[in-house]
Amino acid sequence: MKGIRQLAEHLNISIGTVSRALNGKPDVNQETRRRVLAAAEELGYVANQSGRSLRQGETKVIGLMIESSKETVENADNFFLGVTSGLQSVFARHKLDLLMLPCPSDEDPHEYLKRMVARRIVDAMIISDTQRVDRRIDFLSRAKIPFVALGRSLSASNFPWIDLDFEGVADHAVERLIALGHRRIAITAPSSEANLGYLFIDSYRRALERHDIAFDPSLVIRVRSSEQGGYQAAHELLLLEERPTAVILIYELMAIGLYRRLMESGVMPGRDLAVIGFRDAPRARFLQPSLSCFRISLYDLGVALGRMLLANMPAYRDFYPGGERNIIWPLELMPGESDAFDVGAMV
Amino acid sequence: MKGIRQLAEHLNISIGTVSRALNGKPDVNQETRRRVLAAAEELGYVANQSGRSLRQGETKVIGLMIESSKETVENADNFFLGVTSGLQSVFARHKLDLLMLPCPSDEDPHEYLKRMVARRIVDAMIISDTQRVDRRIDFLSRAKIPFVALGRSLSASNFPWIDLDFEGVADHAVERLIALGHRRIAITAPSSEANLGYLFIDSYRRALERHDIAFDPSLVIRVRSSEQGGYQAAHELLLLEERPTAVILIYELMAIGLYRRLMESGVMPGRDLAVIGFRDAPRARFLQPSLSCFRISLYDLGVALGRMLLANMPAYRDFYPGGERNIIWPLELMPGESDAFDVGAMV
DNA sequence: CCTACAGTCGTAAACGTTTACGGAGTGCGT
DNA sequence: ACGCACTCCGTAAACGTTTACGACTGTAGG
Repeated sequence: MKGIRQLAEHLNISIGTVSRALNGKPDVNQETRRRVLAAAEELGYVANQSGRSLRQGETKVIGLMIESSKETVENADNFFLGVTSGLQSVFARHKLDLLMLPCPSDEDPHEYLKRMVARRIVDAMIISDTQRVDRRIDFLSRAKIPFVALGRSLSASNFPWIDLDFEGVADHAVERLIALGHRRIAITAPSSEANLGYLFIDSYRRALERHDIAFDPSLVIRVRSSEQGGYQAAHELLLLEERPTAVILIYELMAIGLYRRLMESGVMPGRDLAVIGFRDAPRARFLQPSLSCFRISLYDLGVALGRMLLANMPAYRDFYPGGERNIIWPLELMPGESDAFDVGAMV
Repeated sequence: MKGIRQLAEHLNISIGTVSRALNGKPDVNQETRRRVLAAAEELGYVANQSGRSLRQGETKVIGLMIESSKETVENADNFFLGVTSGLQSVFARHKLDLLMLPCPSDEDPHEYLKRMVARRIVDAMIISDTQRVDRRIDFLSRAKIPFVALGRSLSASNFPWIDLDFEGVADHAVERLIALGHRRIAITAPSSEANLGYLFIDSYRRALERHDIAFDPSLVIRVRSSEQGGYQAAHELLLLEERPTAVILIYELMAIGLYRRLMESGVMPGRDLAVIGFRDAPRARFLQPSLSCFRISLYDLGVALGRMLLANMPAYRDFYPGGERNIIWPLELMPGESDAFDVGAMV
């Protein structure tokens, strides 16, 4: 089966009618449409997307750009897959498909994006891992490609994005720990300066100062957000002259390494040191002791992302009226055993 | 910037020459080519992929189909991202790009694949998670779409695939445990009957019988390959009338749940029960006690996959002569603490 | 009988490329 | 002066669709 032309010949019908029949256009006879659909099914014909999108100027495909830096590969979890399922549930309603574009680690994400967009393989884009200044945002804005970003950026003032509520998490975590009697609370921060992790620290600092606890820079531990990073963080933590009684992790996977290093020194998490994590709970729950963790509903996040994107596409705008242009995504605390003790009884 | 036509007008050159200049064809003047490239850069022109691939019948894009079943999302790790980087390193040499096609969990993978292939958005396909009988394999073969599979299948006798060495791992694990004095060895198996996990069990059984140990079906624990599954496995294990002294996990993530459940009952992994895992080591190393685990080099696996695929594509065949059509991918044991004791001293 | 109209369908142009083909110009040897 | 080879470039067809337009029926209303 080559193309619509062969299908038309096989049916002794004009090519235009076949196209109309397949695309559900009104001006075609019931019987004719039936025959066309049957023949297409039988011969396994489906329209060539190149021809179609050349003519119509759209591809019905949405791209989700993900980056495969060493950091990302190390930390890989179900984040993108979870979001993906939410996205697809929205897109499916409009017969849109989702494609993941993994940017090679040795290529500039901006160049990669340009190449992919230029190919017109997607109608719109979801970018993730936005940096403090991110050229992709200006590029997409100028090129008038509909997009949403998963992550804030300072690059442009007004573009659609959803970001996790770093600040709320840090704030909530500090408040909780203080309520449990902690005064000396450590926190981990991303080692790279590029992204917006500093919001996490800022919020942590403000929460402390609200309770008249001085901010101590030595309690901010900059390590990679991985198991290794967690191990490293615990190591540095144990070296501090005045050891903190609690630590807030920016990524829950770090807990595995952290636990290990602590136990190597006979320090028991959840008894000698309170630990509280961030980003995802399922894995955390199976640690021993289980990790108190702020949890994201990945599916819902995907749904929100999808809606926000479609609200920015002329063809679908009407389906999603009045949505916000930016969302700070809330997280929910799942209490575990890792911080369930009163520090007052300790010292 | 609309198309090549505008670019040509802007330069007062014919559209054909512009195309030739951009594509590095020989019959174009040095100076002309320079001007064209400069103008293209300046005006930000890049060829529309729809038009191009319509004309040439190829897209320079390779698709990697991944499935987002509940199981996959739960177990998400760095497997695909790791493989991806290896793939891209091969593809980059030929200016090919990689696209990930996430099949929605509520859609039949076969239908999804057909739709994507029909769109001619990719030139070739890598499929994963192959089932015991997998219609995608017949479809791709018949449609003459170059492809490789990540995983064996019984569907067709002769198609290119790479699969992990289940059998070698089970064999090696049993041998190792027996050498340490274990006689009663449990093993986990995938709960779904669909894929080829039974090879794992078969090999386990053969290794046991080689040492005159009778195969005991009650030692084969069918649970999901997740943290939850690990928890469940430990639970069932503890209920056995005659408790095994070792257990082999088919997926290393299970260890987290398994450890937890064991510790809840005061059973210490690595002292009261030997544990040995499969698939990936980095995470396993940070458990406490660290998990003995068979490790995969994901990057190398990706490279091998990419090469095998290109060897099956006419345009690239010559670059990769004489490769094998099937590979059983070996895994390497990374010894940890979880099985580093002699059971002889125990009982 | 003429006209209007609804229901179908065929025709052909357009989308943006690449590329086979041939033509114009130049330089060279005879 | 002529033929020839070579370099460079323009023309136009082709890829597979979709869709605006008009043509052809048959029917109903005047």
